[in-house]
Amino acid sequence: MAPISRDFFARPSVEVAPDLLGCVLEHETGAGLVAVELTEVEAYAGQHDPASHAYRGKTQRNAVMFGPPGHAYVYFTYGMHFCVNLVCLGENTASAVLLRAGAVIEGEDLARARRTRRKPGGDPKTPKAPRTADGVSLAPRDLARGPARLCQALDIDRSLDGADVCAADSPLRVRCERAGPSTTARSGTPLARGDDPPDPPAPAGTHPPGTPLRGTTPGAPGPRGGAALREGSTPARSGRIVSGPRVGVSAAAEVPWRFWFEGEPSVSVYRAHVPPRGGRGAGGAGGVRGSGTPP
DNA sequence: CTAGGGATCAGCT
DNA sequence: GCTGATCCCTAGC
Repeated sequence: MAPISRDFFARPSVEVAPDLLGCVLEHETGAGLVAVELTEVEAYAGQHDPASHAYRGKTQRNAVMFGPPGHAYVYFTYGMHFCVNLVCLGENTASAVLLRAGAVIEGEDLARARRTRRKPGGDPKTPKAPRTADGVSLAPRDLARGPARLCQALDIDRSLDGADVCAADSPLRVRCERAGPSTTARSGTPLARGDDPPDPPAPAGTHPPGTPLRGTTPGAPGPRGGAALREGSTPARSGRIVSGPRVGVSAAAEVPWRFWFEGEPSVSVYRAHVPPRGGRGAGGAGGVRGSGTPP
C-alpha cells in the first residue's frame, strides 16, 4: 500500500471523506507502530460550515486547517480528548475530514495497552479498581471506535498537529491502496448520489441515515476492492459505504456528511446533537437521539 | 444517565 | 486581563 498522494486531499472534503474509508492511518513511535483501517469519517466544509472549527476564522488552534492539504489537524476537547482531522482542498479553504473510527490492523497489543492504561493522577480518594487490568476484556472493535479512542490508540496528540500524512518519513501517515496516484482520486467514480453536495451546508432535503452511497451490490466489492482486507485479525469490512448526519452537530444536521462502512463493528455509536436542556418551549421535541449504529 | 477536565473564544471590564 | 458558555467525547454508574 503506497503512501497517499497529496492530490488525494486536494478535493472537497465531502469527496475525500468516503474515499478515505478503507485507507490506513498509522503512527510510528518509539513504542512501535499502530495502524488502523479507517471505517468512519465526517466531512467539514471550512469557513462556511457552521459546524466547523474554522467557521469563525483562523485562530492559533485551527491554523493548520487553513494550510495546505494532506496535513493533520489535531485538537483537544472536553478537557481530555484529542481528535484528528485531515486537511483537504487548498490553502485557506479550511476544509477537513474528521476521523471518527477505525479498525486496528497492526499493533493491536500496543493499542490495547494505550487504551487500558489508567490515567495518571487518578483521584486518590476514589481509587476505583482498574476496569481492565490486563486489557483483555477490551474488544478489538473498541480499540479505535470513536474519534478520541482512535487518537488514544494511536497516541495522537497536539504534538502531531500539522503533521504531513503524505510524507513517507512522517511518523503519522496515511496509506491507501487504490488512491495512490491522484488519478484514482480524480477520475474515480463520482458519488452515486444524484445530487451534488451543497457547498455551504444548506438544507438540501432530508437524507435518511444509512443511505447507501455506492458499492450497493452486496458481495461485490466497491471501488476499494472489498476494502483491501488483508486477512488476519481484522473483521471483514463490508465495502459498502453509507452516509448520514454528522455526529453531535447542531448546525446543518441535515447534511449527510458522515460516512461509514455498513455493518462495520468498529463504527462509533451514533449520537445526535443534544440541545441545551431546560430551554425554551420544553417541548422535548428537541434532539433526536439515536443509539447504536445507524441502519 | 452524569461527571469529568482543559482549551478556546466572544464579550466584557 | 477576566468570565462564562461551549465543545465534533468517554468511562463508569
